[in-house]
Amino acid sequence: MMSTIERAVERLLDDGSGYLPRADARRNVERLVTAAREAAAELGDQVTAHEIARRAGVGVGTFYRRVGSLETLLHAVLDEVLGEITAKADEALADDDPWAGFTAFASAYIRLRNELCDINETLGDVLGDARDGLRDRIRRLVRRAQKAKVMRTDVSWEDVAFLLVGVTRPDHTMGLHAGELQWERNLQIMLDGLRTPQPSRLPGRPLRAQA
Amino acid sequence: MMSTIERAVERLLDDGSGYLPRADARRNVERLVTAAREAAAELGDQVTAHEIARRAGVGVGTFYRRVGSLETLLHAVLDEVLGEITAKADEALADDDPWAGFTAFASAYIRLRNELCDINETLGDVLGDARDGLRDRIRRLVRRAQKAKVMRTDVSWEDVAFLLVGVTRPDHTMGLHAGELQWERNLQIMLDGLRTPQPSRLPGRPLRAQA
DNA sequence: GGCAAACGGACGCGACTTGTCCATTTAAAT
DNA sequence: ATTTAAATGGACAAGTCGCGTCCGTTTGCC
Repeated sequence: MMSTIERAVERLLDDGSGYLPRADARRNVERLVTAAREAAAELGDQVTAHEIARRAGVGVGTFYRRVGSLETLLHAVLDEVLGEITAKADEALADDDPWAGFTAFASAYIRLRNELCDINETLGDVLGDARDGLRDRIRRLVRRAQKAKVMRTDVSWEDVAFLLVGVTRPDHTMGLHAGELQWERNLQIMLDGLRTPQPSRLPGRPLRAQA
Repeated sequence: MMSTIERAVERLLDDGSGYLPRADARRNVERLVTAAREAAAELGDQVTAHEIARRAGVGVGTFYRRVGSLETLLHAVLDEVLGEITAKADEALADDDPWAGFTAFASAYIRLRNELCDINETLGDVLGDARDGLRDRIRRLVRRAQKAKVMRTDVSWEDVAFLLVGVTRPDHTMGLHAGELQWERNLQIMLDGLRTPQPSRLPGRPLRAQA
């Protein structure tokens, strides 16, 4: 969507040494990265090379010539998104209001993480560096909010980490179909449980059965 | 585990009309149902007929002779668990304390639903009757808690339904490994967000990195 | 002991996935 | 415009996996 695909594209094109790629080659790598991201968000660990190629509008031959393997491509995408999440965390830390910063991060984190579905689990914890950076930022966000007495102090930053990954984006259950912002209501309620003072106003309006 | 497998077993054995099954046949159906439940909990929609047969300690031939198809078996299991959940809801409604009842149900619901992973999604919403019964009970639990002024009133029972399915049981994230009761802490925080008065004490103790 | 019921697992089949190869197309340099 | 090497696409080969059947063997039951 609004992603900075460039880094991932650049890295994937750099595999040889020094030769400048032809225009269509570059274009196709971009398409592949974008398609991979969408497909991963939609299909999770069920993504296949052919499916990504199909969505990108290129042949499988091009897929393998350009990105080498499915794993390489997913790895690049994962790294990319992790970078975006980290950037969001930095924005959050720059916010003067500790609580506002934290909630903004929580929202962005859930959105982006959900976009990756479970391909990170599939790939294992390969990205030690980026992960540690993110961990550190979450720790700082939590500590800051707790010092400002806007977050309950009987939770650790690890608790918060699990809390965030525990919030998923269900789209239907028991025959009910969730609206786009249902997950934001869920998140808000969870945040209220994390907050020190009183509950806040929920986004949207209560879902009523039978849309 | 502590399940009442009997109903499911009975139904699966009843496919013919009237003839009493041999002892080993009955025993194998029981094993298959139990194995199916465990396997479904562990593998989600990745369960295969062969895997269930393997866990049950029977041959695939027996699997198909006894339960007809994978779908039939999963259907029976799903129905079974749904029955257990409904029973828990009834227990909850019988509790004099509306909040205690609700939280007990929430806990049981998450545990059982997680046991089914996503096979219910896979099978679609085939079990209209049982589902409606459960919906009704959740509605009553929510209304009761709200009337007693122990649950915030800006949420609908549908919101609560989504909230409950939204709480998953993550076992690891960012290199952290969750303990057995991490999900209970998550649930408690969420419940605090749903509760009217003040936050309650969290179960267990805050997770600290590196177990 | 006898017999029908039940069992197990090898096997055939079809659906997928990965990755390669080569005839054809295309960007770009002259 | 011509040339040419890079780039493309999709059929294809090879391998994996899950489903469900079939049949020789075992086993519960009378």
